[in-house]
Amino acid sequence: MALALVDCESFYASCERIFRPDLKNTPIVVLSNNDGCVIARSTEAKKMGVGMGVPWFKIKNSFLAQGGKVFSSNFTFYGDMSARVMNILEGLIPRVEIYSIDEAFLGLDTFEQHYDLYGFGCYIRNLVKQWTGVPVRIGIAPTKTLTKIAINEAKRLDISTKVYRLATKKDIRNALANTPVHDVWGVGRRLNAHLNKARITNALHLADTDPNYIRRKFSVVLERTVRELRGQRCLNLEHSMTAKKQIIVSRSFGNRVSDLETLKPIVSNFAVRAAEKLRNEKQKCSQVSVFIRTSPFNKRKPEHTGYKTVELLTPTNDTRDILMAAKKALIPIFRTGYDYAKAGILLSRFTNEKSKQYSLFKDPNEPKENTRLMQYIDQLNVYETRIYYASQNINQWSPMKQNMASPKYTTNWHELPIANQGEK
DNA sequence: TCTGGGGTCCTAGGACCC
DNA sequence: TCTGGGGTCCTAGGACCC
Repeated sequence: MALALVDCESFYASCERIFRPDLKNTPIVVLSNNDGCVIARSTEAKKMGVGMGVPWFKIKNSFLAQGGKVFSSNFTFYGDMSARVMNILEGLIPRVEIYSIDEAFLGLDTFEQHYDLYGFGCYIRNLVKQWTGVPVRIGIAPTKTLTKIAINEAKRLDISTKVYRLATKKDIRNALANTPVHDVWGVGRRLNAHLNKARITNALHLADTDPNYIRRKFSVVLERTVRELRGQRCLNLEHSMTAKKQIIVSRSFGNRVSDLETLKPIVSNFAVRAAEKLRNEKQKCSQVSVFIRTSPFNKRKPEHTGYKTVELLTPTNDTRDILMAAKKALIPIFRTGYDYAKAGILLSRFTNEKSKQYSLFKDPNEPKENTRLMQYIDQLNVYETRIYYASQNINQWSPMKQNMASPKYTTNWHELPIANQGEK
C-alpha cells in the first residue's frame, strides 16, 4: 500500500527562476492580480519572514531593501510549466491524479514489490529537475493524508534529497507526534481552534482519538482524516478527469468602479471567458450568477454585496446566451453610490454538451445553439483574442494593475528567452 | 493609496410530497 | 378544541484546499 505526493517547491517562485539563473539564492515573491498580496515565496523569502497572503504594500519597502525580487503573477507561464511536469509523471506511472497546479498523487501499490520506493522517488525528482528545472519534493506513505505528513517530515528533518517515505508504524507515529494538528490536511483555522480546545494539538493526538467521537463532535470529513492518519485509506486516487460542477471568473479591480456603464463591459469580459471555459469542459450550464461587491477592508465607505442568479430554461454554452443572462443578473443588483472593488460570474448546473434537454414550456430566450460559430471563434481566439463581442471592454480585462510580470517564456513567440544575447 | 482567484464537499433547514 | 410521521429535493452558507 503506497501512494506518493509530488509537490513542486515554491512553485511560482521556482518558475520565475528557471529562465533567470541569476536569481539563484535571491529571495523571490510572486503577487496576486493587481499586485495585491503575496501568493508565493521562495525559501529565501520565507526565511526573511514574508508570510503567505500578506498585502504587498505592507512589506514592499523592507523586502526590496533586503535585495528581494518581486514578480506579478504570470499564470500562462506557470500553467505551461505545470503541464510539462505532469507529463513526465504520467509518462512514468500509469496512475496519476493531478491534484492542483503544483501537486500530483501517484498510485504506487503495484510498484512496491518491485522497486525501492525511496530510490524511485529520487529518480523522479532528478528527472523532473533535469527536464524542466522545477524542484519537487516527494512524500511516500500508505494514504494521501500521510503523504502530506511525509513531505513536512522531509522538511523538518532537512532531508537533502527532498524525498521521504513513511513505511513503518513507528515512522508514522513519530512523524505524527512532530506535526502540529493545524498542519494536517483538512484541518483549517476553525477546526484547529476547536481541536485545541479539546486538547488535540498534534497529529498523533488526532490519530489516537476515536473516529466515532470525531464524527459526532465534528464531521464525517474529519473522521476520514483520522482514519487516513491511522493508515486506513479513505481518499482514493481519482485518475479520470472529473467533470467540473461550477466555473467562476472573477477579479478585483485596480481602481474602484462606481457606475454601471463601466461595470457592464467588465462583467461581459468575465462572461465571455467563462463561456469559453464551459465549452472547453464540454458542458452546458443552466444557471448564471453575477456578483459585485465593495472592498471589505475599507471601513470608511459604505459596503454592498449584490448577488443574483438567472435560470436558463434550456442549457447552453453559447457566449451570446451567457452574455444576455449576465446582463440580466447585473442590472438589478447594481446600486449607485458605492465603490465596487470586485465582480464575478459563476456558471452552474451543468449538463453534458451532447445531451439535449428541451424545456417543457416555450423558452422565450431559446438558446442560439450555433455550435460551429462558437467553435470557429474559439479557434481564432486560442493564442490571442481576435474576435470580440460588442458588449465587451476590449481594451482591458478589468481595470487591473500588473506592473512586474515576467515574459511568457514558453507560450508566446515574441517572448521566448534568447540565448547568446551578447553576440547578437 | 494599496488586501487574489478558483474550486470542492458537507450540513442544516425550508419547501414540498403523501 | 384537538393538529402525525416520514420522506425527498434544493439551496445557502460554512469549512476546507491550493
